[in-house]
Amino acid sequence: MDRFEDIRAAALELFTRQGFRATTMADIGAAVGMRGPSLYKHVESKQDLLARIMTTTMEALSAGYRTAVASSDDPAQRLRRATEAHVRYHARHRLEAFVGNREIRSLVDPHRARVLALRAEYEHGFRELVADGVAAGVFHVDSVRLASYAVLDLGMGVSAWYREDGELTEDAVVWQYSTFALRLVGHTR
Amino acid sequence: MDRFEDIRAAALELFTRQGFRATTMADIGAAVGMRGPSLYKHVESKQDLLARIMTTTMEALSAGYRTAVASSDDPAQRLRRATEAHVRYHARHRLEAFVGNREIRSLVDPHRARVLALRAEYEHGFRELVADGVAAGVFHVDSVRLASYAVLDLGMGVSAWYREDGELTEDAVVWQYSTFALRLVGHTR
DNA sequence: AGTTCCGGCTAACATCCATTAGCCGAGCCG
DNA sequence: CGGCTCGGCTAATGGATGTTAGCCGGAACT
Repeated sequence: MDRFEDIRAAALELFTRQGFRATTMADIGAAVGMRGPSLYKHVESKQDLLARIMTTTMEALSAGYRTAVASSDDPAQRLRRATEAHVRYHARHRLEAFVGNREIRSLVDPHRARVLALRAEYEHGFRELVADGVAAGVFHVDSVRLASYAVLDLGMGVSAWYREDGELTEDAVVWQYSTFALRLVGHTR
Repeated sequence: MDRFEDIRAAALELFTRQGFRATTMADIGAAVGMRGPSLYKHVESKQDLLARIMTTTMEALSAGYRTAVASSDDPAQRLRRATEAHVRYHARHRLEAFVGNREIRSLVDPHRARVLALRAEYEHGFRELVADGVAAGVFHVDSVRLASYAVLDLGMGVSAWYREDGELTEDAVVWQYSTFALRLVGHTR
């Protein structure tokens, strides 16, 4: 019915498997049963397709972060919740997250700057969470920046190898990874 | 003097910044002061340039792993040493490591299969290290596979953000990240 | 029934790119 | 000195690709 959504999904799948530049409009068309040029009846451009994927992804991550942080005042609890949201998104929307991390270079400048800004803000949020825990004396790390990078990197990894039909459920991955995050920052309960 | 090495280095830099497909032979040529076609006096093909980068990278990582593992019998010590080697390589050779992780899709099939095999073996090694620690009762994780992925993912992150002229020295990053790895697997000393 | 418009299609355009062919100056070898 | 080889260059090749233009069948509305 909704041709646009079909196209977006097909493009996402192909961008993930082959990369943005290696995916042709003809490929995307074939995946939804039409020729390349016909796509332009539904879509503005290949670049626009990528831009939509990347901005909605970053906005979804940011929204998840805000909800997680608002749910508690305890630093450890907040970091766990934020990491859960982070990892859950990377598992549930692994294609979006994968492309979002990998194809910033392919994004052209109005959108690119916007996505980079969103991402910087997102990273900053995690750094603050770690810093709060250190200030409260419940986390112990040498470098706050390093630790927050490490936590974020865990999520990126998930989007690379997670499979819905794998042996581990989404909840299991989310739980273990958020445990990893707390261990990593030296949380003492 | 050694034109080939200059070209390799320039290609590596460009592959990192723009991606393999977005980098043209003319770009690489310009970076070493010649036109695109002239490169073929020194290099077999663009694909070959990538293949050399990726295979030498995987072989260097594997060699580092073997040395690290041979250095001790204690599971915790072995995991720390292996992670140190892993992270150190990703910091010291961040361009190689970055391209190595990101451009497998651009590698064509004789080399691609080879690199994937090397990588699978490498991952398997880390899984074993974690499994040994669990068996010895010094590590505590729900899923060995998940924990070893997490440790490996930490390294990949390093190659994305590490800068030689940053505020953190290579040794500092290596030390903290290997500490993260041990905390992550629930090492009880 | 006639008309409109949606959503396909093919053809054409304008690039861009890896690679090959063939030329040529300069330094080295005999 | 004369030729050979090295390593550059330009031109050409062969193909791919994003996008635009314009056609056309059929469904839907009046």
